[in-house]
Amino acid sequence: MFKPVTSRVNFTQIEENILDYWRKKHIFKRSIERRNKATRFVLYEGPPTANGSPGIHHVLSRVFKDVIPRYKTMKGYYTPRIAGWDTHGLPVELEVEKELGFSSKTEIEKYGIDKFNARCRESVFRYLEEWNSITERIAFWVDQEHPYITMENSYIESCWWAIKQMWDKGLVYKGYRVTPHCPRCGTSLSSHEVAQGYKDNTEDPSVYIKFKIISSSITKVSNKLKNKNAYLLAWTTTPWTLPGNTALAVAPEEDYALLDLGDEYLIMADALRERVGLADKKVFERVKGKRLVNVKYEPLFNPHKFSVERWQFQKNSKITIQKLDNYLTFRVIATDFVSMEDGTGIVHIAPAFGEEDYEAGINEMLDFVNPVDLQGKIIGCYPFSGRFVKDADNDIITNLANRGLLLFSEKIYHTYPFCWRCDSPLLYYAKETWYIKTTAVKEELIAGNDQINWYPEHIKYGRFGDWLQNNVDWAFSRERYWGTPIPVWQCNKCACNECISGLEELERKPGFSGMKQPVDLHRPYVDKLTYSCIKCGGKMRRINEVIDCWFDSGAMPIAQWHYPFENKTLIGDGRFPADYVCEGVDQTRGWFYSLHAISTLLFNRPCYKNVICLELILDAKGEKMSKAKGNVVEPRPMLNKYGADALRWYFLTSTPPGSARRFSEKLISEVIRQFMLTLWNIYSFFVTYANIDKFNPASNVGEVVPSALDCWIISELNKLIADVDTALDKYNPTEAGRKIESFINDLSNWYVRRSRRRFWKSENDADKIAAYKTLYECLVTLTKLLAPFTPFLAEELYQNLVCFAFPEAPESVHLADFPVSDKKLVDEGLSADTRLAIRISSLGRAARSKAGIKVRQPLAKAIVNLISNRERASLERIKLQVIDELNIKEIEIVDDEKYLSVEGYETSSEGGYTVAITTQITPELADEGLAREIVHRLQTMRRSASYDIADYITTYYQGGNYIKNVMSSFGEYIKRETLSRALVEGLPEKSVFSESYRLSGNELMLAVSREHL
RNA sequence: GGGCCAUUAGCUCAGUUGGUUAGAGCACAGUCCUGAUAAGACUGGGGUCUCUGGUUCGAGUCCAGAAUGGCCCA
Repeated sequence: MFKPVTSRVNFTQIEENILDYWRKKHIFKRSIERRNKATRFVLYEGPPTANGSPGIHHVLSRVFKDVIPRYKTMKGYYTPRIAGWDTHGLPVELEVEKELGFSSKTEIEKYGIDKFNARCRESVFRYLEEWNSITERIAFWVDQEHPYITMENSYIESCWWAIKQMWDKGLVYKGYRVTPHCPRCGTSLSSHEVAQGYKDNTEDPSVYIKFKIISSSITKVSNKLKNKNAYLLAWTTTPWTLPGNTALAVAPEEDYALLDLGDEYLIMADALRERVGLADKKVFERVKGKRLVNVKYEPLFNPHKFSVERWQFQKNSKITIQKLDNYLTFRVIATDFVSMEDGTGIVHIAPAFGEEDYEAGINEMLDFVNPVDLQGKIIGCYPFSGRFVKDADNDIITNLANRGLLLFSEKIYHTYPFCWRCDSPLLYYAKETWYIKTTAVKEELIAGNDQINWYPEHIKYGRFGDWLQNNVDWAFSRERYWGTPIPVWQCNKCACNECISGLEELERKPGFSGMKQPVDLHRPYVDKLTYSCIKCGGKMRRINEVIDCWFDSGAMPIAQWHYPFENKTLIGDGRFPADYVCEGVDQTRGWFYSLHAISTLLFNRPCYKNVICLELILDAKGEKMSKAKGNVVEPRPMLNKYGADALRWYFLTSTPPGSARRFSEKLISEVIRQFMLTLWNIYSFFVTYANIDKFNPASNVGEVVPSALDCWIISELNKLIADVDTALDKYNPTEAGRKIESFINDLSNWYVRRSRRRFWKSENDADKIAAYKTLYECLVTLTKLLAPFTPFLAEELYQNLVCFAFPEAPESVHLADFPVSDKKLVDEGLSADTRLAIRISSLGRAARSKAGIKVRQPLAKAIVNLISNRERASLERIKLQVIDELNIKEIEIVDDEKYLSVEGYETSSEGGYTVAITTQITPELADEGLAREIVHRLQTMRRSASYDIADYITTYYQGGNYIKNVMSSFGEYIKRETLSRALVEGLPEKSVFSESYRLSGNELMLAVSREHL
């Protein structure tokens, strides 16, 4: 016997039980181990940080990560999956800083790097329990007992080795460059980190500043400029950079207008006068930009007057400090980046604060003035010194206005980068940073991308491809504490640098000292490891910086294996590259990039073959989820309410992974109703009747004659297997899931609906067995097809359907093989026939509905108009199904609509098909209809009386002659349908379950009583 | 300003290589069916397939341009 199944089902309870079962039987482990001789299928798990609790988007990505390896396992691959934890970096440090109430690096150093890092180490697993428990609960199968952890010494050592490989190729260098800098975190950020933090609609000042041309330069521009001050008009949205101004740039070939404003002259690009609102001012001359080159102007703020150093670029790009000059002037230069789209056509140049400005500084050997420290505070003795740059903007504007140097200022809203972790506005600073020269392998990066399959496809040459095309060197050093230390040692005497590839190499260095047990390769301990300089005998100390934590996660293909110190065969033995990775689309510039970059730099090949890129989850209104808005969906309550399978199915099928999805609870409950319960009910129907008939799928019951209906659903089933297999093979679980859904709908609403009577028959004939066998096969196959999608539901059905009957079968559906489609069983003709039957039935029901005649009332005839002879043949083959479904006595097929517009018929048509039904109800048909109505009432009464489906009853009735006649002429039919041993006229005295009805104008009392054995 | 994506019913989404009258589910109203069903069927309302051109015998589908929105980048 199968375990009895009720139609009332609690999926979350089932899931909890299944989890227990999996745990006890070690199913996950065994699902992997039983394939350990097979070809590997490798998933790289992008490591999250466990210092925050998992969100709904993590559940999304984990579901998509899970479905593919489960499928591959069933397809026969060996698929160990290793969890990972990202433990380093700014996100971690920031949390600890918050706890300690710190807001600057000096506080951290005062507190002690050792203590600070110890807290970081402790904090990264704060939510480990929650992560592990959610991971298990959603059935994301990944080895959580042996995860890779980026802060472990072995992991760090692999990263060192990787850096050293790049170093040896000359791809690691220190550059003095303008880099994005977070003033709060006090460190540079890489371009991909910056990419994470752009914010639209950032309010900034937009100011138009007048730079006074010194008198000796005025006549250079034009002889017509006389007796009045002349100014160059420049524009900026960062007033705080103005004290750093050391030049103005013009476009040499563009026209510049000399304007007479009455008491002064103003110079700006002719093309932009209207934009600036000076279109009405008199232009008394136009000159080319090149005429303005070398025109000298007064600094807005002479740095010497505010105790700020002035440096100057020299021929060798080095900068040297300059002497005091109280009559300092700057000059106009020509560049090719002056825009005629916005601004004034005269660009304010501050080499300390912009990449283009810095380049211009080198090319033109400009002065270099930086009045801002690394905390973003203005230094020197300006009236606004000591303030944070963004806060100083207004003071600077006011200062300039008071001095008559401000034409006007307004507000603009534009996109501006912020620190991706702490939200501070980023400042562009010229400073020393360590780079990995990724631009040296740009062509290789692009060529490697050709070999990667992206889903959705457009990412490949779109977002990711473009990113590679615009590749810039990776600024990978961070002036921070909790991260993989950069393995570069520098001599305190001769300043030579050396890169170390591992601990052993370090220990062998002459004069090595500072080692303490147990070894910790983090700061500050690693900073104490020193040795002697081989060149000058000086002391080699590690530089201060740590590595961008994106490097850590990008190095996981090797670092998780402590390659090459262990697992030397890694690259060739199937563990590299990954077959599959899956993360959010934001990772194109994050993890997807760092993986690809490191792999290309080290091995000149990509390290993943297939990627599913997930889009964002939005809230129900289509807005981005954010803690500030309070519209974040927590996964726990969803899991408790709907269960993991419903959530998984919803994520997998509702929206293609590459499209943004609005999270909708309503749709999850729809999944339960429409998909899970439908399947459950087919299952419970099967089990209920199979138990009554003692059907045992394992026993061979001789010859079985499948009906057309059986052949049809088996054909559909085999098509489904092929479709699901193909779709999953193409990394498209959404399509695969939707195909399954549609099959279940067909199975329920045509196969089971049309087969019900076959299961009720009391004799165990071949047709009944065929029905059981067929439905059983459908259900068992479905459990396997569904296993990667809804592992719990699949397991629950499998346990009951398979394990009871076949003790030798695998103990879990997840240890089973994926079904194989049998093409011989696919019958496209039969498929077409059945589609037609469904369509004709639907039209017939519509015609009945129009005529107001219920299906329970038999009718004499339906006339069907078809559009081809082929379909005529089709319908001939399956007309019994239609006759039964429509409760009619015969079908007539015609080939012209004119036969359908007959008196006494009701028609319905669609897409060229028309069905007409007779509306005449003869007395014989009326009798039969009444009999069916009585059966229906009795069935309902049985149910209300809570009789078991197989209980035999005695039926009592009382009514007029007409009723008596019907009861007697349809007696056998009524008895058979209602499992009545006898139909007794007259109501018994003792209490039984009774009801009175009025059917077609006849009074009728019915009563049922259960037969006690 | 540049790139990518999207735009089909109130909502969520399908719509194959261009081919009869553009679909499904949900929601709403009504009817029906049901001893598997918490389901289902039917009917109805609800669509200028974002817009404008073009190619074609024929365009939701192909091409060009525009609009709106989203993401990414300057």
